[in-house]
Amino acid sequence: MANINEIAKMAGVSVATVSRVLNNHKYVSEEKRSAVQKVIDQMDYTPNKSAVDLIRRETRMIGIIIPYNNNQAFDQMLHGVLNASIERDYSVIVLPTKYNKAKELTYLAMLKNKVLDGIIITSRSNDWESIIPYTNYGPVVCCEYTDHPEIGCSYIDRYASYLEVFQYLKVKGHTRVAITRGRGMESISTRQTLDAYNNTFGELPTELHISDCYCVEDGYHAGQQLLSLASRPTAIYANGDEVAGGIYLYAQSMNIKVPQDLAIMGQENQPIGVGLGLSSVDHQLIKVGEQAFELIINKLQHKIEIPYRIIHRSSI
Amino acid sequence: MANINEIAKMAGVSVATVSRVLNNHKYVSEEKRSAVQKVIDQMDYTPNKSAVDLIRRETRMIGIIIPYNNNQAFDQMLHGVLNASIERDYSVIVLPTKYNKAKELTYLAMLKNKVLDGIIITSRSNDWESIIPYTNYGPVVCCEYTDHPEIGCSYIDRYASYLEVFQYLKVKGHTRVAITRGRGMESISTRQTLDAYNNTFGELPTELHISDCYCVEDGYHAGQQLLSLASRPTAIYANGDEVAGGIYLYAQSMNIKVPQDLAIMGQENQPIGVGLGLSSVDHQLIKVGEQAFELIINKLQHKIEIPYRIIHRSSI
DNA sequence: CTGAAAGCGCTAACAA
DNA sequence: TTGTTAGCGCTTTCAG
Repeated sequence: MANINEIAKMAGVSVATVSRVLNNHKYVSEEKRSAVQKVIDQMDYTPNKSAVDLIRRETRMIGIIIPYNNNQAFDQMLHGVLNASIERDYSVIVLPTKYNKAKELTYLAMLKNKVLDGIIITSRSNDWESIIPYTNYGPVVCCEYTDHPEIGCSYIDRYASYLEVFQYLKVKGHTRVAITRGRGMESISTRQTLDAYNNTFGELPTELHISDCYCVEDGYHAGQQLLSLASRPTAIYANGDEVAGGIYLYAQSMNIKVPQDLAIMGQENQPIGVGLGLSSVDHQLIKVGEQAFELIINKLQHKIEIPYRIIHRSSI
Repeated sequence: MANINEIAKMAGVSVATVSRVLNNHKYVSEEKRSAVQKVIDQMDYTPNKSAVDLIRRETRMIGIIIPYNNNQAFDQMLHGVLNASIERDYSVIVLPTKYNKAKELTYLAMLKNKVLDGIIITSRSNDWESIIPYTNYGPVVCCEYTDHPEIGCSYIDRYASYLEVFQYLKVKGHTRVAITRGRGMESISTRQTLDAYNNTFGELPTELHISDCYCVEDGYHAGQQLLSLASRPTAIYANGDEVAGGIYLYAQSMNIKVPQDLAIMGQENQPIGVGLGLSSVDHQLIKVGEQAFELIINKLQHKIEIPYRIIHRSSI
């Protein structure tokens, strides 16, 4: 590929002039401008982005840290930032961590490298103390609330959402309610779920708490486990609609009527939920992603709460 | 951020030596190596990637062109390439086109720019003549078959898959079968669907062909439309499980029994399909994505066919 | 084994 | 309005 020197030579001007027409500077005579443009066209020339980035010290690329790249929740946030990125002419690069701390830090280092102009964290495994230092090199926003002033947040009030669901269940007369969750106790949202549970029903019996639920199949097994209990739960709050769907399927197979014998509540308003008529709480994660993107490119550290909404269908 | 010069100065060596320890060259005395490493650590230094890329002429970043960033099929391919990228220490950047030709070309130009080491096209709107020239600047692989030798392909034999489904339907005694599709006639997969249809059932009556179906809701409307026909179809082959799910829901609401009164077949083996017991053909798009990634980074122009599989559940 | 120096391709003072 | 030139931060000959 030709470079700016050759173009300059061919057009009979200096590289500075070529650079000027490339960047639409004024103070270039129409005559030279068109001469340069002509050479650019005929040589099918495009400036080398690494060189431009090197000198400009920005890349117009932002990264999004995602633990798993096939999880309904993270996918929604990804879609949100992708949606927003198109409008603003930014590129987004996906950074999957599988909750590996070192990998997560490696990605954060891309801010130092000047590969990325900013990073959005949808979920983290490092603690804030390890993350904060990177804010010196570029904006980082998180899809979870934190009061660290260096971090912008586009988040949902999960505690409030969980609390509302549990209260609702209580009002409906449920006292023995089970929950499912994804990864271990270290997860912030699990912590919040438990707090909300406690404040509504008191201590959560361990047998009513199933971990490692991600897909329909996991939900099916969770249902099996829960509904085989001597003292069955009368309601289950699943950590996603797919899991909720699996639970529903198991109940169905056992001839357990939903919602009469078992109430089920899902999350994130996924297709399987509409298919099965599952009630759900939609945390509007797409909006969370869109908002996170706006914060990043405007280098804002605001704390923005995205409202959730409960979707009433027939499983509760 | 410090640069290589400062590190060299502080460590009392030349930049060349610093570069050598950075890149794990041999022929650096253990003494100098550790001196340099110490300074690197204490300064928390990271090389500037733009500068490295500029001189190395590679970025270890590959792009994936995707028309829509919330479509089950494209999402699966994206997940496939993401899966593969983690192992190989590459970054992937998502390039959403909304089938805008100019945008697509802009992305391809990122190969010329040296922003991307390669590009994977999951679906294109430009014709091959416009795309081929870019293969001069880096590998481009497509998730669709083409015999252009410049293009690597990781694809599924859609025609064969459609044909098998239609034949199966025919054997089951169906003669009036409808189909749904996404975007306009220009889509290659629509074309192949029609060919397969023709070779099985002959001309497809226009009233049995519904366009612009993407989600559950679209499917519901399609079902409504199709099942209101004076002469109803006895089977519907949907372009995705979500659409199939919508059709199922409508049939259910009308008390039309599946599969007795209406057979439904979906595609891509999505959660809603397992929830509703919908038969589906799984094109294994995740594998398509993984394979595409391998082709790209190995700069191969092979044509690799990924097998599909029909999943029998209870809707047919 | 180590360092000096020549770039990679581009932008932006600065001077003209 | 234009050209000269000094870098941006790094890698890699080429000598020693």
